[in-house]
Amino acid sequence: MPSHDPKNMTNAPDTGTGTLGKALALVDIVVSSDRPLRFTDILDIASQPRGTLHRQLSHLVEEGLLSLRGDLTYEPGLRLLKFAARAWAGNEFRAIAAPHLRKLHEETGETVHLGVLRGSEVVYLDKVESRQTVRMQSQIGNASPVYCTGLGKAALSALSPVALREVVSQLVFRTFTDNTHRDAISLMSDLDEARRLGYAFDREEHEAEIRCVAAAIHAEGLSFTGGISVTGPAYRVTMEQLEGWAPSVRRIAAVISEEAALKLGPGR
Amino acid sequence: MPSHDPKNMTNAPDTGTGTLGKALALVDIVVSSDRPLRFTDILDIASQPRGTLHRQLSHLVEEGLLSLRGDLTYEPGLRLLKFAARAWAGNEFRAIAAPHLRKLHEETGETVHLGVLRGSEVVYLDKVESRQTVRMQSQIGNASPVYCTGLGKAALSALSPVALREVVSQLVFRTFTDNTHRDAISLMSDLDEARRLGYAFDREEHEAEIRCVAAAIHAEGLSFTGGISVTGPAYRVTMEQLEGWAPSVRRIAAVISEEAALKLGPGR
DNA sequence: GATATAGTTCCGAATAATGGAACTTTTCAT
DNA sequence: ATGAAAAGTTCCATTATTCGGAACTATATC
Repeated sequence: MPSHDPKNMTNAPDTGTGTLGKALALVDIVVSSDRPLRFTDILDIASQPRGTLHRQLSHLVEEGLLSLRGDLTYEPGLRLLKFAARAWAGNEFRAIAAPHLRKLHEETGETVHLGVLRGSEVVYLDKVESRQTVRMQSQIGNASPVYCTGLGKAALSALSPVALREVVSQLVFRTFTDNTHRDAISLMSDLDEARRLGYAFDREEHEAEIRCVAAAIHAEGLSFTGGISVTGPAYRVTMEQLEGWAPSVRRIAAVISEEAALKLGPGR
Repeated sequence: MPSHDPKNMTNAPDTGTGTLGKALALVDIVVSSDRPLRFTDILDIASQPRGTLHRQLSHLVEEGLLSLRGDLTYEPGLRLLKFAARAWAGNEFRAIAAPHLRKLHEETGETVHLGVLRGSEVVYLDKVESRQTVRMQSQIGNASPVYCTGLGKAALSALSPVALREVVSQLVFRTFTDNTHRDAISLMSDLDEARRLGYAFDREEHEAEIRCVAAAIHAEGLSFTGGISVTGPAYRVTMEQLEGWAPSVRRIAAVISEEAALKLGPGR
């Protein structure tokens, strides 16, 4: 049972809010699993009595959040897609940032991401890529850990000390590559660098052979923190190359910040 | 993946599976609205006492399904995106159909859709389009009425009489264009045609200047019904042209049906 | 500055969720 | 085939959560 973060609409995975929270925890389990889960599989993961679990799953299926296949495995329901499609299409922040992302892509030729902080994760909102083979890229909507992505570290570097402490205190450091930060101390020194420079790097920390440079999107009156990043494969993109792009990334992030703060009102 | 759901699956104010159903009805309201909704707006739409509504919304915000902006309007939460991204990426049916959709697109040059029936709506699962300007097209995940889309009518034509009656009895006919079906009788004659031919047309019934031809995806042991369609603007795509493509559409739908039935097991 | 409107909190009453146990179906070894 | 074990489903008295009216605070309007 993780703690309950007090503020911030972008919330961390909380095992909290009564009935709803428990139901969504189950959706999370099904959605996050790479293989199909049978009733008993879920029973093992979720600590719930059988009767209870069965009823909850039934409700979720009835509501279209999950779907029960003929082989008795559960899969994500179509209603999730419907929700998300409208959520994405109607997202003002994404719309504001889109043209700037394209500009940055034209300048660098590499993949450009837009993301925002949600608890201890970064959720990707948009992506511009050269080769458009996949249409709705799996990346959009995906959530990655903050501590090992350029975008995540850039965003963290823009947080207030209090908010940062809140997030960091909840981090569980999982090691993805040799370069993944293994503790808060190590992460903090990277954040210091990011604050000093105005941009952050991912030095193959999340995935081997993948590098990126990112800058935070953050402004007075903007009640969320996010960022943009330029990502490329190590064989094509050197650290020097990234450093060359960094000022542009920082500049464009600043432009988006300003525009977003303006258009998303004094609050948001 | 709509199983034999007893009733009421669309965005109508749900009879409600207890607490969860009521909560999701609120998500639906917020997600479906084109303009930002304030507390009072939602209060007018959802028939709930103020105290109740306020608590429910608070829970939804806490869980990340909704987000409360600074101007006190509610917007869809990021967690929805996270859910959907994985749901989409992991959808086997979509993956099976994808190469066939591309083939059909190469053959016709027009936009190809994949969708499935969910209650009285069609939910689009995938799309192949020539000009890829938008990345995660709003179309994917979108839900359209069954009675005025080619894909919807094709899917309906493949249903058993019992299942069809169930769906039709719930339809509310809204008029989008001069050609939109206004009642079940009119729709039924179209379905008869679709059953006879093995494909269905959308003769500018949902949107003016937009036509399409579609065929059902349906098979023994496949517990959902869907379809594929080729869509184009009226100025470029004549009815004759659509009729020319129809056999291909029907054939490819049959291939997908077979393959899906095989790979998605004996059950759904 | 007074009044109306919007948004938030509280708490006893009502209702829906809980979870143990019994029951049915499927799977697997013999 | 047969029986036993595992998986999945249903039931219902108990318990915890939600409900919703009313009181309260903040914000907009005149």
